[in-house]
Amino acid sequence: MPFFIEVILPLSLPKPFTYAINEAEYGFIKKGMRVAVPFGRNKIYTGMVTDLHQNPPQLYQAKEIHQILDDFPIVTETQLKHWGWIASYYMCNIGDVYKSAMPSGFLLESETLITSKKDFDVSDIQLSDDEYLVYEALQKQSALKVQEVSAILNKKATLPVINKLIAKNAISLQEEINEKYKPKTIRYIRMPQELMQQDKLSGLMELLSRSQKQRDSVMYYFQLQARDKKPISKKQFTEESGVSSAVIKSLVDKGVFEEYILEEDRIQFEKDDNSGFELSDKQQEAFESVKQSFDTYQVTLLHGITSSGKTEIYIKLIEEFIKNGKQVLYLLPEIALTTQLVVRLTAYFGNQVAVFHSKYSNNERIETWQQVLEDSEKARVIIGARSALFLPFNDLGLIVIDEEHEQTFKQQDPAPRYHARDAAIVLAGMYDAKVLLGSATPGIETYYNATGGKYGYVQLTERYGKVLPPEIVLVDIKDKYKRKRMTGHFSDTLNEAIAEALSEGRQVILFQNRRGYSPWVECMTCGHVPQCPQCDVSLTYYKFKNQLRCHYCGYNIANPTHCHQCHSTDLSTKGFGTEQIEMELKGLFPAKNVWRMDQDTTRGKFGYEKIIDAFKNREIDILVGTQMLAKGLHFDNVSLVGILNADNMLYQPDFRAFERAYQMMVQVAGRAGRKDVRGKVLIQTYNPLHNIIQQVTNNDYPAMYKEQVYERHNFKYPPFYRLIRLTLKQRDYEKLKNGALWLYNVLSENLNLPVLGPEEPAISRIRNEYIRTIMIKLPQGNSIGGTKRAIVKILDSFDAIPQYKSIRVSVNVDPY
DNA sequence: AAGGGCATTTTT
DNA sequence: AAAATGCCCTTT
Repeated sequence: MPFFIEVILPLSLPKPFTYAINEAEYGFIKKGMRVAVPFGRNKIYTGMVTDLHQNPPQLYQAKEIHQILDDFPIVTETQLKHWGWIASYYMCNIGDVYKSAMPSGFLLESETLITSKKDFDVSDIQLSDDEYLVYEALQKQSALKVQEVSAILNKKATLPVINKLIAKNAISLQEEINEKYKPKTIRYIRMPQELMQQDKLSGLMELLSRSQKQRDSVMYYFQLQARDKKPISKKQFTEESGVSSAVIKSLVDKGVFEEYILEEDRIQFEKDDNSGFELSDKQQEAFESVKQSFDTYQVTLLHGITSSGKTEIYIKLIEEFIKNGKQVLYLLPEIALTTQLVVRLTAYFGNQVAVFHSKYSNNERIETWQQVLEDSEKARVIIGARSALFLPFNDLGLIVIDEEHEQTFKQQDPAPRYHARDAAIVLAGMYDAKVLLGSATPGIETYYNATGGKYGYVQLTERYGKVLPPEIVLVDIKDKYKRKRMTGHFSDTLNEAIAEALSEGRQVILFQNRRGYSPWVECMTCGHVPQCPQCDVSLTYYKFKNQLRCHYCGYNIANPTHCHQCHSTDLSTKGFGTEQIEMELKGLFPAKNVWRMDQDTTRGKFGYEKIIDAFKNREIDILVGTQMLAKGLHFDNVSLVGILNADNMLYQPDFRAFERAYQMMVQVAGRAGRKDVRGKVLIQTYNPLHNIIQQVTNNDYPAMYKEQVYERHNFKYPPFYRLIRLTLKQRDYEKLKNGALWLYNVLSENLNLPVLGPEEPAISRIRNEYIRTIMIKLPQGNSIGGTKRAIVKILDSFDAIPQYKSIRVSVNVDPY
């Protein structure tokens, strides 16, 4: 009787593959283990076992697996089920989910190594030039990679040459799997037990009599041993004793010391005993309400205004779940925010906190994965960005999703295009765990669910420590321009407010939602605007680098001295970005330290932290930045926040533009005024009477919600309709246009649902590929499963049309 | 006819 | 994802 397993491969493929195993393997392998399997001609991949059975495939001969990589499952069956849900809900391949759910360190890949055969004799057989080159290289080097062969031959087609050499018995191939995970080890020293006896000691000192340094280190070893009674690491010993490692080495050689190696956990946190705190009355009230709400609802929204102290409530709640032996997941929208939170949580929970996100090294991620899998004491609370959702929890009790409205929870590209908040709620359902969503400005859908009885709802309306909410002042810049009260992009009101805040020793944050110096350059003679040759966008001007850059593909050229169309030298920059604001500020406040925080200044692993730290340490007086500034950072000394131009947020071609503009302004405003001073927020706008601006000023979330939800209802948007967006890409404009129209027609004829498009998006070409989108709207309550199956079927038939199959279609469910 | 450059198909 | 295959083009 033959035995088989179903295996998912880390490739964008829609179904598992079947491999043959023997009876012993059948007894050993379990779902959730990794197996190394051959796939294609000579590659080996790390597959994931999802099923075991005895049904031989009908159409082909199943290959045998290469080897089993785990002794026990490293992925739980709940996870496999969750992956399946993501693949079907977000309409992507299961392989995509597998690839992004696992830390890459778990997904070993093979590398083909070419080695020469010993008994091969060149003089026997005639070799071609190419073959000889490979042979010659192998005389100098024991093994070659396929890439190296292609470099030696200076061409890509290595296989014919390699095959001929194999036929001539000159070389052989080996598939090597590289184990990527290496535990971190520490070297320790100790003295063998028998030397420690009193009677041996004098003999020992005798032996070392000629070396003062060696005697000293032995003495120091005894001191340390007596003091700490802990293992002594070599590093600690050399540092504290001041003895060089050469001395220790000679002692090891003499057998006085011996070295041994222990594995160490990479991440260690110190608990701070002074981290206890009491909840305020309002917080306590909210805390109790959340607990009560959990009795009825699986999901609860904690709607607390900025700086109302939501984190303290999370901490107390987490504490209760940990006490009951549960695991807790704490999701944050941005990796950069983890640092601040980790400090707070570790002070309270010590080593029970683990961190997980994609900027952590492979080794660190694998370590955390294993701790979660083992239900270790070191991983009771996991803090992480959206990928932490994929950890192998056993006994998950609570998921906290902070800043739940943030769009970074939704992965846009590549597949799987999942929303971490929604996927977390589904995951929690599988574990019967609770979910707490926290925000000062909840997403419209979340608030709809919370007020509609689907989620629990708890409010927190008072700032922690009774700090007053910031005073919001609107500045009408249309009027200011008319009266000539503007200096650059600064109104006199803003200018004075900055000067006042600085004179009081306070710090200032300025918000401008656009990077670069100015978003485009225009020729004043002919009106020509330099465009990216590969994308349908104008090039952004960077003054400091004297460059024009494309924000979509990175294309850049030196700033032109004359118009490429009419050769006029009268070029002018239009619009403004963070870089321009930074430069204007340096002119207005030359004695002050002005820094800029945006994508361009926060590159590199700690780029972001560096700026935040400098700002916290008050090395920066004025910080100019993009929306990065809006994300839940806590600063004590900021008394003024300025929004330079509120309008460009309001007029985006997106049904969510108003909601976002509201959220962004309220969040940025929340950075002002903490502890002892009432903060001030200045909003410069051309439309001070615009509803959103008014709602921000009055801090009136319900009014914003009411208006937006009305619009959403009227125009068939979430939460009343679900959206599925199809994006079509092709280098050939006509082909794309026809294909998109065909697809649109078939969809709207067959689905019996609103289908919009095919639309040319605002940016209709990126990296020389043209783009069209089609939007499908499904009413809430409509069978999504059935509709999705119908869409898949139509996409398959689209793919079967010869002239359209080269059009790449990607599907984005809930594209926001 | 051979070979280069590309798009398309196959992989269990 | 990567190798293999298929197809169209140029080169000789």
